[in-house]
Amino acid sequence: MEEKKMTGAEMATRFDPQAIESDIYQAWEQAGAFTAHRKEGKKPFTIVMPPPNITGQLHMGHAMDCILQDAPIRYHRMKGDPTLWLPGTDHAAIATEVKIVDAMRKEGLTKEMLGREKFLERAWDWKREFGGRIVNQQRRMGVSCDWSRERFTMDEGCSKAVREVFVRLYEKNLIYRGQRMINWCPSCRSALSDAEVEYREQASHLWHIRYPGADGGEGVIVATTRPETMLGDTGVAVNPNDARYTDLVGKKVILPIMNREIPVVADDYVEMDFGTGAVKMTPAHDPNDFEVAQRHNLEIITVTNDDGTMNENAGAYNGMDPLACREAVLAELDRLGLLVKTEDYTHNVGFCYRHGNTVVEPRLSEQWFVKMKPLAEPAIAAVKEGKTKFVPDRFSKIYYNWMENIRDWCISRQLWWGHRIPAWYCDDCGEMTVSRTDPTACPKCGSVKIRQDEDVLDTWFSSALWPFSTLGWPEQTEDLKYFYPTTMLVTGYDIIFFWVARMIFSGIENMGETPFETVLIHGLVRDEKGRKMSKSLGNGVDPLEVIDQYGADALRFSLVMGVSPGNDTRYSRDRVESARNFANKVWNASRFVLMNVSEKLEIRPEKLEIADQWILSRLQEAIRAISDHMEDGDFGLAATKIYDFAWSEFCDWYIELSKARLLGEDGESKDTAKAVLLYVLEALLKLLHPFMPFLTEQVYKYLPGSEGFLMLQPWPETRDAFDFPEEEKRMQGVMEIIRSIRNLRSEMNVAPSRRTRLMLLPAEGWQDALENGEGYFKRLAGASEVTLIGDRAEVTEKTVSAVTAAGELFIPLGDLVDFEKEIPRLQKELDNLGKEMDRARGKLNNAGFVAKAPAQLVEAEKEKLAANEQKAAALESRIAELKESR
RNA sequence: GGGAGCAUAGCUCAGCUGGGAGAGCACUUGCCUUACAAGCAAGGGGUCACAGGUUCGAGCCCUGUUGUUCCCACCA
Repeated sequence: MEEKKMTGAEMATRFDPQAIESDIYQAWEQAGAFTAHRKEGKKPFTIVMPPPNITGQLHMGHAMDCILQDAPIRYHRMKGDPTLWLPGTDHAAIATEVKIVDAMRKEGLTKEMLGREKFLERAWDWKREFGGRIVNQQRRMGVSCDWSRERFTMDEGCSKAVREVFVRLYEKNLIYRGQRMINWCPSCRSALSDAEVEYREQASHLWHIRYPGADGGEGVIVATTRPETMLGDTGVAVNPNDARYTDLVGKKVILPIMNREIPVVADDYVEMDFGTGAVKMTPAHDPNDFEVAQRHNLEIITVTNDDGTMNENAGAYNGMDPLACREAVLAELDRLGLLVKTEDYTHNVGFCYRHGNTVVEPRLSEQWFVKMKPLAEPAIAAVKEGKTKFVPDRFSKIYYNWMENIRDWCISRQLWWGHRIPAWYCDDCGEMTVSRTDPTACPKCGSVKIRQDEDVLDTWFSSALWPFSTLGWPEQTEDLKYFYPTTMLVTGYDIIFFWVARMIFSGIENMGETPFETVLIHGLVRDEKGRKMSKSLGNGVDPLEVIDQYGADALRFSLVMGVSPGNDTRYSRDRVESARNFANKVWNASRFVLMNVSEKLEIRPEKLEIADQWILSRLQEAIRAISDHMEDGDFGLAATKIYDFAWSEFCDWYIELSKARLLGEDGESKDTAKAVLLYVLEALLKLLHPFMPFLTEQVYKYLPGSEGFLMLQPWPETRDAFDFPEEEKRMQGVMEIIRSIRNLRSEMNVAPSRRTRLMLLPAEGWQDALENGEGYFKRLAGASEVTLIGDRAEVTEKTVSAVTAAGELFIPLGDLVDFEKEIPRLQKELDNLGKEMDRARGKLNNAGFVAKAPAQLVEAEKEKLAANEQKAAALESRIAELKESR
């Protein structure tokens, strides 16, 4: 920041993000600009960053996450709030382990070959490499998070928190171990939680199979979508009210192939009108069958191995792949004449969310679970009471729906990468010990032959603690006391169940308070065709490549502008280009200002001209609107507002209006314009900073009078002295005249280089404004000289004309003027005006409207009507005169 | 089976507590007007899915219909 300030003339004609981004980021970081500072007595603004998985690299969803957090963080920092954005990464147990195992396979290695310890070393190497890569990618996006507080879900502190929570919940009987039906992924060779299973529709068949009676009778026909599981069947169930089967209940049928006698039981679970009304029971491989088996004491036979292949209980099919087994079983049944029917059937099949092609099978298994009901109830209440608010609100319904129907959470995973379950088993007495510290001997029998549970915890168990584990819990640190509960959580709707819900109940359970006030939910970034970006489709867009090409500011802006909260958005190159163009526009506007303004000038209110008052007044409005939108989390609206203000008002109008004065002779007017240009530009840079931090920071360095970082400057405030509602209207009148002239010239094909005289007949009360506007008409509307007239009769030449609220205008265009065209043109104007007046009269004649509409609105309607009547009268006279003179 | 979102200009989408339909891109016309051609000016283009209802007034609120996307549940 010590460098000499660059002048506008020295600035490049195009904004070059590559040239500045890394320097600026480094400067911020080195200066400690991101570091949060506690200020007792002041309410902090805190966000904990959803920790990206260390599985690979960032995608567009992360870029979205980043900007939607960085924008409010930068806004609040500028507002002067003690602001903390806490970053970190997630070990992502399954996802990472899958990646590492894949990488190892290429070297011909397996986990078993390495052993647990060596494998974990490798995993930590992976963490260092990819974790580092990810945070550097985040830096490229310009995130202003406090790297000094960066955390990792498996670092010492977070691990301690995990252990503490596990033990606490165990001691409260909210964590238990037991044989339950779980989702088993044969590729992970691990259990999964319900949330980790994705269901997809699959075209398949419903096979009808006869199970002959043990007494030699016909037996029963069952229908199934998974014939291979019949090898583990231990019964057949029918509905107790099903007359077709009353005789069979209590008897036995013969399970084909296995030739096992199995009972027929009656249970309400069976629907009479589906399939054959008789259901084969495979208690070890179907959750419903398991429940029926419990009620009727059916045997439980597991027929698959951990890897999904058939096991020794499958008899001749031992070792077979399940699909091959299915074919073989069907062939055998067919041969036996027991396959009575094959129907086409579409049903949902569960797949592993990490191995998209692996079918998850329900399986009976010994696992660890969190008892959810007692945790869910206060978590539901907290949201109902508004302690945590979902934005948009509709996502709270999704949350309730899930929480209200929640089942116990299976938290053990048969993996190595993760937090190992702190339970030990004694080989001598069988005692299980769950402990905060590693035991060296069995507390019950004193034996040293104890071994720790092999399993690790679901990765979401640790992320559930993120809002407080990262702040130091279970220690009562100063950070924890000051920053918890956090202010806002920003994340996609796809992890409400996985993460948000679990953070809420974990926060309540362990901290006694919900972890954040607001959950800001955003949508997914899809590809240009609206498809989800995915590896398999190969349609992912790498945010880093976009940054390389267009700059971080452009990417950031393109992800917020025109996006509404909670809705999905499509990535589109057009949008990024348009954002890049906007960045360039702001760069060039700044360049223009800096070419003309080389010192800091104070605005002298008594010297302000109408154009100054107009832009200052518009700025006031922009500050109000943008600040409100930032507060509400409506970043899309905030971005649109700043875009429009900067481009359509400041650049298109004020800068253009200022040129006449900057080039003119009037020194005071010139200085006032300079002061206003600088003032508005500086405010503009600040308003834009949360979205385009690099560009704005860079330009700020050049501003006369600037000191330090823009990111640490105060957010713009409105000033009562700068509201000019009346002057705004005046200026708009002048602008309307300019637009009318341009319109006329364009319509008449007047060459832009051709300058024409302009005669103005001011409407009542507009004399001064039009007199003062002379320079603007010359500069912006091609006028060579401007004459104010007092009566239409003063127009003696052939002119084209238009009527505006501020007055009538006449342009002598000599031969270009054709009355035969001019009259219908004006007539058309008049007709449009007539329609407009009819509409207004209709409203004003409506008693209901006048009585019930806000008085302000009625008044505005009356004013418009009066102005239009005036315009119409002028048009009518003009037309009449033209008709007469031809 | 339950729930939610979406349906607005050729395309992609905004549209705050109901008060005269917007942007970007694309298109037409004319401009290198010395901040910017990544630009400037002017212009064309919409029964706001459909049908009812509430209201003085509906793109916005209510009901229903159609289409579409997604989430949850999982009758084998």
